[in-house]
Amino acid sequence: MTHAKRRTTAGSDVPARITLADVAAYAGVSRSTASRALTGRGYAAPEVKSRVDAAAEELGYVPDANARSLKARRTPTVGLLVSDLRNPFYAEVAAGAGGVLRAQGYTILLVDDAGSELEEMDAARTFLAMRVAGVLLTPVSAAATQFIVRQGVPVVEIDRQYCRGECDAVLVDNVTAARDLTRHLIKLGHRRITLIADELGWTTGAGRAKGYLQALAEADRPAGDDAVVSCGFDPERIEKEVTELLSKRRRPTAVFAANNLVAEIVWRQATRLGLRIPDDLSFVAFDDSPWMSMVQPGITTVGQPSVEVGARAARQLVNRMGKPGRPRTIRLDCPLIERGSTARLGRRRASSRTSS
Amino acid sequence: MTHAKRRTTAGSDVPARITLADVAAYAGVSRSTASRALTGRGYAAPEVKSRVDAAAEELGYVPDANARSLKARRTPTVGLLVSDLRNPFYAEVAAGAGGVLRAQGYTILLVDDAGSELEEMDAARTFLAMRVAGVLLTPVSAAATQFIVRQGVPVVEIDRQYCRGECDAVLVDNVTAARDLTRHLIKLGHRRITLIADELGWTTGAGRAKGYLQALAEADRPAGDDAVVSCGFDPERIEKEVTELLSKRRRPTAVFAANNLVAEIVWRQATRLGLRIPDDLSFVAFDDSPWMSMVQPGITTVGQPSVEVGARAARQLVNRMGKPGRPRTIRLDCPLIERGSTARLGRRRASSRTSS
DNA sequence: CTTCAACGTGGTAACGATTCCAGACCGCCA
DNA sequence: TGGCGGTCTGGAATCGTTACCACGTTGAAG
Repeated sequence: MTHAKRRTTAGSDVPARITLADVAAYAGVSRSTASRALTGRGYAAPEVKSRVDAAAEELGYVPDANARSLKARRTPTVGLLVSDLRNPFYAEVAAGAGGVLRAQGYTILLVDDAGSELEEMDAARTFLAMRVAGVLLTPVSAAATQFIVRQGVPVVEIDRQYCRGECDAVLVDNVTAARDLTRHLIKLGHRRITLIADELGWTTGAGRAKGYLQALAEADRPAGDDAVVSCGFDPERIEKEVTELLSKRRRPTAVFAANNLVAEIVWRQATRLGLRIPDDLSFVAFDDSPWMSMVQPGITTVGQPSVEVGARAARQLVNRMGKPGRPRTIRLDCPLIERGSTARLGRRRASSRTSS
Repeated sequence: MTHAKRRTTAGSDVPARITLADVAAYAGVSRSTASRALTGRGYAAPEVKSRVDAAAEELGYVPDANARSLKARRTPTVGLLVSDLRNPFYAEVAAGAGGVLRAQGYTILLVDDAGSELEEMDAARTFLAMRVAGVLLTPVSAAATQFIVRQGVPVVEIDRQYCRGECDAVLVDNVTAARDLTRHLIKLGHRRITLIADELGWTTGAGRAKGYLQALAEADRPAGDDAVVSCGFDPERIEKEVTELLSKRRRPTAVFAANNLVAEIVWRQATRLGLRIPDDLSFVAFDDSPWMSMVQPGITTVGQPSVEVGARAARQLVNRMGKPGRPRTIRLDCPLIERGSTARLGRRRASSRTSS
């Protein structure tokens, strides 16, 4: 048995790979037959099939996905675009979506756009160029989503929503959760509560601010000057704003961090400034993180079902790729997790000091 | 100006996308010319070029990456395979690699194999099918790497090494770091130190165990029965083993957690069992995590330069894709970060209790 | 013995982009 | 005027795979 002659792409710097033609020649059949034998679509005599399979195995044949996709005009790939993989929230969303999609036989093209609209648009272009079957994204603007939807590719927005009515979305109920968290503080007697948000232009930030303001309004508490601070995503800037806020003579009695990044900085700065939680400052955060249940006292928070968000989005996308239809918005609840970082106002300075 | 007629793929369920032929027709030139105008390779009169560009823009043309890759027999894509995106270490490696690769114009095909050899092999096949230009992976076995290398695709192993001599690798110096950490405990007078590792078959676990044993040996401490516990990656199993270890009458005076997952469980269990750190138990961990600097006391640890590991691996891969050569192994140092979780043996039960 | 269906097989034309090649057209110089 | 080099363009082949179609071959039914 002689080996099929390998084309040597002289002059080219790309090493020749085994192709279907090689396998076919090796097995002594035509390309069509080899294709039918390997894919199982169409007739192929059992004896031939096993011979072709053996040839493929022996030669280490790996079908070219590019050629296949080109022919089929579709790919078993979906694009997944998140803002920051290092943030556990996005990592879990990705993991949740990945599990579902892998089980369905899809490959994931994952891009981290670092929260930049430019990169987001770039990723959208890449996805379209790859002819992905669908896209999941945590949008930073409406542009990318619209661009993709217009090309007829289904999109599911995750966590934030910019294109209501144009595509599906899987979100958490930011308004309700933020209202619950704020009510909790109000019930404990707090009046000066500051919300430190990232970006009020994002639908998450806006929703959380809305819930927060609703809770204040229904309790007849006016939202003062220092009610809401918006400080972006740059850690240094956040740190500066937080330090400033906590160093004020009339600082708030409670702080509401709108995401886990802000929360970590608030916590570190409060600790650094010697503020005791909850004695000197009550503290709540949106989005539970591992450390929030490890520090002493634990942080009162609403937990986002991040893995579930990713999984639901993936399932929704799979359905949508099957059959188009009216866009749906799915909203998941965030359970309130009460820990030790919140205390009744007035019990301040009551407990013993353990450190300066 | 009439729109170019769109092919309606009657019967097919794949919506027709704008193709180069459409753009060419719209601009009134041939496909060849349109291609030259858009890619900038070869002659194209300025007037023609701008007309073609305008046509592409107007029609929303997105070149088909599959067709392009098929023709070019190469893709501007690299495969990135990690074991668990939810683990901050891998997330940071991915982020580090992503930054470098994106800057170099590569697209990343990211797969999370959940630490399974089967999934790893599956991912390898996918990468080869996609004709990726190179692969970065945190290997779980030698099989996938060898399979890919044999097809002539460059691979860089990250964090663990199974194919020394066959491909590049970027690792951290596990042996030295683990030895440092163990020496630190020994210097504080500890004798019964247990290492809780994940998988001793993995090169990371093996290296850390080796460094740990070296430190014991050089101090003439015999490694007792309960010296090393290997407990896999299943959180429940780890929890069970840890609880058992910490509940023993003659439990170790110090515990060395070999990774951040184990560390978190050790910490939670120690706290649950009412063990005070460092009074009742000294505790060190491999791989710094955010919470380790937030809990009180902070955890003494060696920090892995995870982002840098990813970035270095990416750079090495880019070089290797440029020109083959002898495989290189790059080893990065892990700095020892001393915090409060380690104390001199004998000072036990000296401090006041703050909680039962 | 013909006819017909079912089974197997190979040829060929796509899929969309790129690239070589031949050739058209221009101006310029001898 | 003929030739020549430079600029620019379209035709055609190609990448690897699949799908359609047409053509054997076989066995059984009429």
